[in-house]
Amino acid sequence: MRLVSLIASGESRRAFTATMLSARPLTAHAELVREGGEAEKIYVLLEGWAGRYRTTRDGRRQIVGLALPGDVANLDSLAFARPGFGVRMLTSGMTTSIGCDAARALAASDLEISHAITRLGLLENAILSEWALGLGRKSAEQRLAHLLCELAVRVVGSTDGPITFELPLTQEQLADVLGLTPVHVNRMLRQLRGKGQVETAGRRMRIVDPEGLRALAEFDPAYLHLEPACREPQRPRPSGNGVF
Amino acid sequence: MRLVSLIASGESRRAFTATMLSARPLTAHAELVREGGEAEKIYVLLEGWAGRYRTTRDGRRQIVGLALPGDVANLDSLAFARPGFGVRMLTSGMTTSIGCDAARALAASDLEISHAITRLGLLENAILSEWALGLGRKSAEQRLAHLLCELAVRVVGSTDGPITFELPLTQEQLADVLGLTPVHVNRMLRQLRGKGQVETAGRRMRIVDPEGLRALAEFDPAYLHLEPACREPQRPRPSGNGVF
DNA sequence: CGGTTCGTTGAGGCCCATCAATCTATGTGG
DNA sequence: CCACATAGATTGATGGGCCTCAACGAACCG
Repeated sequence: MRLVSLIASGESRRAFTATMLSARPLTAHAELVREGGEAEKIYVLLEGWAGRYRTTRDGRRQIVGLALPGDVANLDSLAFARPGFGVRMLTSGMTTSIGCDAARALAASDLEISHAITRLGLLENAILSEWALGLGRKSAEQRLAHLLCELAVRVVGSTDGPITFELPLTQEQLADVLGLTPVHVNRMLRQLRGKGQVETAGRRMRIVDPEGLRALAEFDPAYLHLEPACREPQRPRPSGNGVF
Repeated sequence: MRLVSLIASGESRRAFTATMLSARPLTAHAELVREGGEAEKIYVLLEGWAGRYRTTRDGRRQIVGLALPGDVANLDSLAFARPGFGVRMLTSGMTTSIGCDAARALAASDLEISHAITRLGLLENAILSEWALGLGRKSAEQRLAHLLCELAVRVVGSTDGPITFELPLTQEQLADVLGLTPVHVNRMLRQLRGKGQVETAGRRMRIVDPEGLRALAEFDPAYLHLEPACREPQRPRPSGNGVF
């Protein structure tokens, strides 16, 4: 999730970006955090997508979080030395990083950064809850449709009107997000194409019928908590004490 | 999760408990937060269990978080006016509450409380990630076994040796956690009983073969992040600046 | 005792996994 | 430039895990 964008004041943002280490290019499948291992840095994606995942003993993988450019890939490392899940690049890309100690020190000295981190953690929670609803209670087709809606919003900012956006995930990676097999993801994509709701061309995804897709998926973007100013009208940001 | 227990210093804890409102008894199924509604208080359970849930349009329910006595039921209300999911009692019980504004003010003035809240949010994240792994990639039997292990740890603190504990959830509520139907939960319970791994008597659950159950579920309590002192040996709490 | 909630069990069917094969890039070295 | 290897997309056949529908028993309670 966009950590930096949650830091409103320029001063806090400068303090944060000033502590970032140098950028590093990464190939697809590069491991940022080993599953069960430790991390002494948090990674901020500059380019490419990363995924937080857990695996079963027999190698089945479940992706439990997607990090897009601007997002923090392993926020949990701030609170736990061993976050318990792995983080790896899903595409090639570029990251910058911040030492956990440095980030903790920043949070301790800057209320606004501290609140941004808290809010971010709870936002990831909201997204994961939505995924859990899908994993537990929705059909494969609905889950796929829902993920496409979510990614459209996260990539281009809305689902109003037909949208084309870059979806760099393989069908296998989509399957690991949706709790399905790659084969079935393929069939569900075909089904959505057949209904005229999406079109695909290589890595480009086009949502032809956003209305229909949202209805099918029961997608309501409220859980992404965009534009907090709009959604919390009765609590306009108090500029002085900046509480959340 | 245990918010109060994460606040180490007596002073901060006193400040926190001092702002708690009076306790209120609640019947089973009482709604603490309406799904899609707002909440201006966060609820701390004193007795009984509560569940965070989301529902689909046709009424299928998925529970995305369990709150046991001592846990905060709707931490997310601190960051978002509309958390997006509902919270209701799964048993009868008792809660106390804290106004969100008061809690935010506390967090702004007390670093330790602020960090406890952040850590708590990330802990819920870790638990939900583990649930997502189960929902997406494990069998019904494994999921049930895993939940029983988790609850044993959360209720009595460990899974070493045979354990008996109070499990006040109906099979329907278990089904809503596990993404199954009540009928299938019943069959899986029977299956575990048949293997001699658990015994049930009314609301009491006895784990006869913890080792076998953990192996079946691939349960590793690390994700619950108990005893942070043990798990982060190289970062003993700095008493002065108390960073996380 | 009638009503309600919860647990239990059976029969049948569908959604999605599994296994397997083909096809299309894309890249790589000779 | 071609032979070959690899990754990913696509499609078919088959089976199983879990859902659905249905009924009944058990415990509790006003």
